[in-house]
Amino acid sequence: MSKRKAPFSEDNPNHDLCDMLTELADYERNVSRNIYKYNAYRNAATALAGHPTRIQSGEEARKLNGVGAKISKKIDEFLQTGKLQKLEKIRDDDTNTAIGLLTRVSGIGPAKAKQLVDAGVKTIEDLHRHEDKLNSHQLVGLKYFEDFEKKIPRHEIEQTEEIIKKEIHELDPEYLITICGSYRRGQLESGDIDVLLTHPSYTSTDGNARRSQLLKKVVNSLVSKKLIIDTISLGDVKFMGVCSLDKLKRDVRHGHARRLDIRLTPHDQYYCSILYFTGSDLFNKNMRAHALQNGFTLNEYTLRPVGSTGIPGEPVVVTSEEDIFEYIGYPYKKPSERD
DNA sequence: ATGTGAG
DNA sequence: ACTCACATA
Repeated sequence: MSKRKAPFSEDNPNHDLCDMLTELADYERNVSRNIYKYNAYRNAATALAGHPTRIQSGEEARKLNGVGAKISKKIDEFLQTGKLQKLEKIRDDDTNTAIGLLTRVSGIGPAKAKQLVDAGVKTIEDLHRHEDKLNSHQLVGLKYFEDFEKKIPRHEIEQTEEIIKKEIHELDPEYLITICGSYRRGQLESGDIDVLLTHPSYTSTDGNARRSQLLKKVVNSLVSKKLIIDTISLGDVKFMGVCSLDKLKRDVRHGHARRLDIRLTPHDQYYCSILYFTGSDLFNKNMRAHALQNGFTLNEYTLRPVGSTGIPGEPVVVTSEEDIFEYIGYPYKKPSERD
């Protein structure tokens, strides 16, 4: 879900301007490889997205921070003509569109896409003819190119969850398992399946992820049950791969391949992780900002008090998501209220 | 070690 | 923003 993103809500009055700037940003990142221009366009788009009323001119936009002379000029052109010459040109150039396409394959980023296009590889069919130029992650991305762009219906994730929990608990009933992401927020469809895993024997102070093999055991069992059908990467604490219900459900014969992530987190950090991976991104950002104002720093792993010195202290003990809200004096929000 | 990519 | 996994050097 991270590559194709629509970061700005449809209901904002400057939606079209945000789209224009985001398209320019993507071009600077993927084609020009200029991360500074990329950031400049993104910052400007974010500023516009946060502006409550319709921008009437480049001059007005210039007052926002993140919008300087050059972007202000582009806004004027867009407002007056309904388009932007620079963007029209970019859209016409087939090198640019090819890079844009190849970048949609999981595992192919801007650098690889550029290299491929320079070698004359510009379409998905070209990729199939030149699989020798791809690493194992990229081959998986190519194999499931269409499927990975499809949303996953909530019902399918529910079925997957049931199978995952059953299999893992057969292995060891002490594993704790939570599917996070937009699924946990109650959305009717999601981009991938994000599983959080822990075990009482594995904490940040004792237990060792490498030695315990807690993650690998789980992955092995799901592979042998044919739920996991491909692996992108597998380390001590994070698995990235592909799952499908095809071989498991009689009523599913031509199901889609789905992106599945499983991460193993220490038992004492489980709830901070759940909070973090449930999102949304914006909610996390706001919650962290609130934590800071109340003298805490919150990350994926821990909640720590930060004294007048600015140096974070020892992590506080967290045994539920509610604990975290309580500590920082933030009214509890159910996952479904975190959009 | 460093770069790439994903999330 | 930051971390993990991987493929190179």
